[in-house]
Amino acid sequence: MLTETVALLDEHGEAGLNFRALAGRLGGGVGSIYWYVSSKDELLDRASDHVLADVLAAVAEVGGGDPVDDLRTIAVTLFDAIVDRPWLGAYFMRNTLVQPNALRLFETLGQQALRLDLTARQRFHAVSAVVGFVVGTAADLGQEPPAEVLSGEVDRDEYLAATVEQWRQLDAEAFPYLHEIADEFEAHDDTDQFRAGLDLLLAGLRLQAGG
Amino acid sequence: MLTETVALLDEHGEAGLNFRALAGRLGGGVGSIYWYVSSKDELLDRASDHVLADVLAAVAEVGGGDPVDDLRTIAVTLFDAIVDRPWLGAYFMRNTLVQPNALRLFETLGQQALRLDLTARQRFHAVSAVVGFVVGTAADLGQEPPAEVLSGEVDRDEYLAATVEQWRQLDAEAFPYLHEIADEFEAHDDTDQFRAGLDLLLAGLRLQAGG
DNA sequence: GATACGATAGAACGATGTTCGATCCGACGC
DNA sequence: GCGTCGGATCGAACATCGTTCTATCGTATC
Repeated sequence: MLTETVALLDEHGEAGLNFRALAGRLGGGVGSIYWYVSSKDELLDRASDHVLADVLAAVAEVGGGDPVDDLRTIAVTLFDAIVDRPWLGAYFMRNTLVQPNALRLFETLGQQALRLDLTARQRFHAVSAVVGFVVGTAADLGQEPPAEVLSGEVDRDEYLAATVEQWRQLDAEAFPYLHEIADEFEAHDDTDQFRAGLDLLLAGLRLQAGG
Repeated sequence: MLTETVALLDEHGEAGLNFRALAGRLGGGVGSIYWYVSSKDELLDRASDHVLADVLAAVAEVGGGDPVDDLRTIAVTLFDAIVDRPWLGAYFMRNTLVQPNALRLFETLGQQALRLDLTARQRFHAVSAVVGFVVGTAADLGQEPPAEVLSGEVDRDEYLAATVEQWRQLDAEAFPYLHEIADEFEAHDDTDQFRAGLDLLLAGLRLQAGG
């Protein structure tokens, strides 16, 4: 059931998941789903945790190298998982502290931080910061494209170009920053953008850990 | 209309905003709203941008001091605005690149970054990172508390204590990190947590800017 | 063969976003 | 004063969705 739920979410986005479509795909009745799950929220929680299991498996071997580098590896893996599943980002921010695999992921990140020379509070803040940054950036970058793009009317590049064009038409003196990054944005790569920010955060952490 | 929309969102959360309640509060009919707004999404976009205007006004005077400190000031202001309006976080990640006040906020942040010795790409990445971190952390920390807490059945502190208790019952050898931060988490303050992470990010940025 | 219980099915309900046609109201021309 | 037109308002009606409820099935157990 969770597999089919995830498939539906991947194919039609968060809005495409409803009980009737899911029941149809499972070849059963609508009411049957409630035997296994008490609400749609629980279904989404379970589906999220189901996907997190894959992330967890992917980072199972991490832990041997430099602690900060290992933190980066885990963060990148989590980022990749959320970026191509926009619905995961939204639901990762709910009940994160209770869902079993989310807890395990926190623990895995935390264990790298344990190898750094930090106070308990600094460690707590560091891990929270990494998770916050990953989830926030991934949810932002992975946001569902507007309907015109989704329906194939306009290309994604065209859409980006159109927004940038809008920036360029703003007053150059009042918006010097937007003008400067217009070119940058048009050619930007989401993953690069994420990694650059993550590296800033981790550089700050390395500094704090005195290494 | 936007004022009433924001009031409804503040009072009853995102789920409490519906067209019938809004129409009732405005003393009009349901259909009338569609004369001013073409969909609920647009209503939420407009309401978000409406609130962002206040944030923008609050940081209008920022810009005289140390660039990184000014970045921090703006980030903290934005964070505070999102934390006590959970719905704002969710909708800040949509259409951020088109809504006028969101653009102005990007510009304001970017103008501080313009005073740092960075390449255009580094600047773009830095501002994106700050926004991603602020929005992600604020949305995470400001998430709607579960129904039991909202209805007043259990205290917020009791709820936190219960989650921590759950952590403590995990195997201490398999979950050393969660055990270490249990005390930390029980007494933690959201704003401190955010600022500590932000300072890590900004420390990394300062390092990159060679200052 | 009767009973109990895990499991399934789908009709019905209430809430919500949205559409649609009817209606109101004030300005304007004559 | 009357008629007309377009901006603005209203609420009934529709489609969709999550959820509830009750009837029913299938199988293990006595």
